[in-house]
Amino acid sequence: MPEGHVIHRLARENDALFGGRPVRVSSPQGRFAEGAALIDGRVLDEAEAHGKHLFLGFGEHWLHVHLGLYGTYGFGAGEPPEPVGQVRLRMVNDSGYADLRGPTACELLTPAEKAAVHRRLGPDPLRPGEAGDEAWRRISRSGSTVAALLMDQKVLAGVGNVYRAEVLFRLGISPHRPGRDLSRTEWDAIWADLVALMHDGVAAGRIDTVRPEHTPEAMGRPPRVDDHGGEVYVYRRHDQPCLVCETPVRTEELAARNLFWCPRCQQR
DNA sequence: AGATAATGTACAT
DNA sequence: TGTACCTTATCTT
Repeated sequence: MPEGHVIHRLARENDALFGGRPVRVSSPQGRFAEGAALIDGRVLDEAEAHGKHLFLGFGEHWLHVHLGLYGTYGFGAGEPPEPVGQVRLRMVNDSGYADLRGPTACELLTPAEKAAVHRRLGPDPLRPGEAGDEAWRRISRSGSTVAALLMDQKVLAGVGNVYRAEVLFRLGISPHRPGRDLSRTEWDAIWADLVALMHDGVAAGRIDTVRPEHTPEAMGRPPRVDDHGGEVYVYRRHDQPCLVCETPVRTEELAARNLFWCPRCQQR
């Protein structure tokens, strides 16, 4: 479930398990064999996330991982088992192991190449000290919809389809509003809500966006389970009643992704 | 067992 | 705008 919060957790987990110690690196599947050999036995100096990109520093080599849509990381304690399925990258030390499957990117970068990745990414609500001003500059000048802009990693790094749908619902903003029609106040509210929601997501390891007053219990409705691990207002709830106003949640394809929103609650 | 969809990106057209 | 990537969970048969 890779939106930005997952990648920041992965940086933390990699650092906790492997940081400051030599690590054995291999590619059981073989597709990353050459890169793995270059960092095998070296010390993991640093683990860092920017948006959905993970960077693991081994001296002058930076291991760059992007999970894409299907990539998964699996951690375990103790001896690693025989690799199951296509394990692109395996890292092992005396404490445990990590297996990476199905990533879009698993490659070694030079410091200059790493800097180039950072340069093409917008501010990340989860990176300490980052502000939304740079994103606002682009949004306030753009005729694209706010829904498209929130998912554009050049504008803002780390937001995916779930956070996009949920933050717009929470602020009552129509996903179809052009960016240039947003007020600075509205943008500041979006940024602040993303900072809060995504930090919660890092802590919890899932995306929960429903305010206490809107839970099914608080609304006097039967309990509900979302099928993707978190409690949300509109993401993948199309045709189901809105948790607030009971209008059916709508969906539409926008730039090859599903957009979800409540036509009654999101008219601003 | 087979089909389908998915929280993402890059490239071709 | 389409499609390739490449994996898994959740349907449908």
